Amino acid sequence: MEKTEKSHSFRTSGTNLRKAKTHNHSVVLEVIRTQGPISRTKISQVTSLSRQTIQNIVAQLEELDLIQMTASKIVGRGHPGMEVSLNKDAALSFGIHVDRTRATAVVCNLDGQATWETTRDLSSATPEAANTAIAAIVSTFRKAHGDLFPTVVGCGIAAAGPFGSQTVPNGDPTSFHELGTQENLALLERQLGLPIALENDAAAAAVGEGFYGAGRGVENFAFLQFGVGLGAGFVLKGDPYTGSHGNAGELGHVIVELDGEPCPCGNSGCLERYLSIDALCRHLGLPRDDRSTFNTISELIDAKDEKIIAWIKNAIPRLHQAVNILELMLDPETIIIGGTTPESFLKLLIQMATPFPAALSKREDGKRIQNGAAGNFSVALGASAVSMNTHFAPSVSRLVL
Amino acid sequence: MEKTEKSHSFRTSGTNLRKAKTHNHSVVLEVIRTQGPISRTKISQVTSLSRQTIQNIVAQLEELDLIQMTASKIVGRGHPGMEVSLNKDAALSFGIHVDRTRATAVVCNLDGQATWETTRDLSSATPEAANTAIAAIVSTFRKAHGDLFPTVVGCGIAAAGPFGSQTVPNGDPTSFHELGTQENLALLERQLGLPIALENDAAAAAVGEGFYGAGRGVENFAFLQFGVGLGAGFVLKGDPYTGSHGNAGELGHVIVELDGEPCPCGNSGCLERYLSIDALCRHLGLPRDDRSTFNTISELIDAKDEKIIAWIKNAIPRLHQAVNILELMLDPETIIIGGTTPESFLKLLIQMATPFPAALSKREDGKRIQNGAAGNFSVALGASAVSMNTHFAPSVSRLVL
DNA sequence: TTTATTTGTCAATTTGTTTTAAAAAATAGA
DNA sequence: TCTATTTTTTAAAACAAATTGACAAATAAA
Repeated sequence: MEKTEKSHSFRTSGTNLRKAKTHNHSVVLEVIRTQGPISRTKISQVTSLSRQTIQNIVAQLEELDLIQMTASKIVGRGHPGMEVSLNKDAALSFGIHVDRTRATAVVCNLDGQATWETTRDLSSATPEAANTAIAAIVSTFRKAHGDLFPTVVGCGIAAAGPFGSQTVPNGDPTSFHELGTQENLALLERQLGLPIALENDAAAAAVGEGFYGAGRGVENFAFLQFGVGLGAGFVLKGDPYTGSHGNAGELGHVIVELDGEPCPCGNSGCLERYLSIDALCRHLGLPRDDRSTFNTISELIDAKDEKIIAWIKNAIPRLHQAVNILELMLDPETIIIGGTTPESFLKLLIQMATPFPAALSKREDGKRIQNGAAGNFSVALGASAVSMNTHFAPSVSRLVL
Repeated sequence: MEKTEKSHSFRTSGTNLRKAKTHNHSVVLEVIRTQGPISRTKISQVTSLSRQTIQNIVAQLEELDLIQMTASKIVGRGHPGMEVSLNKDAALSFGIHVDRTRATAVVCNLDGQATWETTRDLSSATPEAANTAIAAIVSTFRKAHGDLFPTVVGCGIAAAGPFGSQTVPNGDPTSFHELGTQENLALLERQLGLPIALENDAAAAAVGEGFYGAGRGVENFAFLQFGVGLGAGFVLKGDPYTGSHGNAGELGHVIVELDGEPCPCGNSGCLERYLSIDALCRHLGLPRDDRSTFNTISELIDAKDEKIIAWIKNAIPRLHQAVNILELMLDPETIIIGGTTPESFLKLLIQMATPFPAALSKREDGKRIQNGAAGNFSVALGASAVSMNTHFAPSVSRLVL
């Protein structure tokens, strides 16, 4: 038997025709998805593959019912071509956002349209309860839409990381550390009958914006996630980046004040102490884990409550710091801000924080700081995108490993 | 004529057999370079290419004189195989580090051994003077080693960025902005008769450590560069990462103090104000751009001078912040510290800053913070590595764009 | 009407990897 | 010493996907 000691680095693993083929198929699908409807000739130019090759690939994608051919509306000299467009409903995926109190789930198609959504309260803030809720959500959908279930390609789950055994569990009990163990994921896969992709919430939201939203076609961007804490997710060179242990983007624990407020993480002066929903709740004396808090904040914003305005004023320099760090470290094209908070809150925060201090790199107007396209569902939608991404999007790992 | 509107994103550009070939050749060479001497069977396992394919590729690399076959020393059952090893001197490249006062140059082989080195003072702190110095260095080497010149594959240049038109020139006149314009690079290429690769100093040093030094084989790491200012260079997923405008890693201008010391960049409280050779010089009342400063610092360190010790004590929390930011943002396997400073200084700084505050991810002992392998020449060596990297190392861009 | 231009299709070709097969060389065990 | 086993080496044929070139068809512009 051949030893298949798989290399895990791009730099040391070769490729072959088979892998090239799957890559090219992904690429063509990606171009159709993001730029379609589009003629085959145009695809050929964009991908730098020959017309004939595109012809073949498109034919095969049509065979799989992933795309459709339509008569071109473009007028011009020459043979009138057909255009190719994505068959948006060819695939569905679950996206489930799990936090301490509940699981928020969507079922999305290839265009990021949620065809189904639901929420379910967790019986307790434990991984077991999360497992139960996830399984219940999937089976509920299956019962209601048995006809659609076969087109579901996978299930993306997002929760507050970090996961994995390489990480030091911090004092904060927010993290669902055990959710991400190999055993638990394998168990869930068997139970659900679906491949599972797990990602931390900010990273998932970033993938979501990249796949469906404001980050579509953007090479490098950061997603700033206002969850309970403060996190960031990165898409670098078109690929999600999560670091060596999956903990990249833990912006909330960057120390911004040398002898600042103590943080449950053990350090003090963490950014999250000053800029997060958690910090706002402490300022307002609201319970952090209560769903009513969401509405309360929303109402206070609408009422232009003095206390909340004061907090925002105080938080602005911290937001500037966050943006400063992201821009200087990663030099992204854009920073997308979102989270599971009232949209009015983020909108006001960004508005009051504008103009942001001068940056080193010039960016297109309106492209420096953006509001996320997915709103409150950014994480759940992102989780679904993570799953879609692993199935359909071009990725270095599939080309080479 | 075919329109060759080249796609610039990995996600939208296809590949073919030809590109796969160049990738596989790079991969095999990379494996031999980093893991050689190595048997062909072993290469086959590592790269997940078939034995026969490795046979073919190795034969072609031998034809090009890039590698050599040697009798294997491995004993064991079975036919004794040959081992493949890198022909270290098959290629040379220039690495030139340009700062305000001088150009430091090395000529390196594929193993990072400097076969030649020189320095040359700049007549003035202008791009023109830099051009002149670079040209003089190359022609000096050519005159002295005409026989070796044909094996030179390129010239890497490193200077304090940012370069390019997309960037806002900041108040600091350290930057050689004009060096990186298209026109100037084209001019230099014609003048030198060599392909040029330009990179900012920290990024170059990072590439150097990744290609030759402490970052060999490490997937994700950051290089913390003590130049005049403070910069960071990143290698992510085995590839250099420099951001959308080439300004990633400008760690020195991260604002760490809300109403801190004003910085020439326009903001105030930049990390560089507290942690950099520039800051040290200000503390000691030494001239920043004078070469004698280097020796002075070295002597003060040896003498355990109180004033410098006091400065370091003060700077330690700032170094902790820098490491904290790098680790939280990128979750690298390791952080490599280096720069154009006396080695004793960095050594003492790291020593006094140890232990570093707890991190989120567990890292192998001794692999969390490392001293750079290239010492003072890290940037020049890095510049050479940048050139080598573009010629020989596997890269997504060559596989796909 | 003629010509230029673009798209779609077919068949043949190219190219690099993989598969298959067989020989050669060394060790371990009988 | 002989034999089975293991591993490397080499050669030839098979294979799979992209490319190339040629030509037909359709349309707009001249």
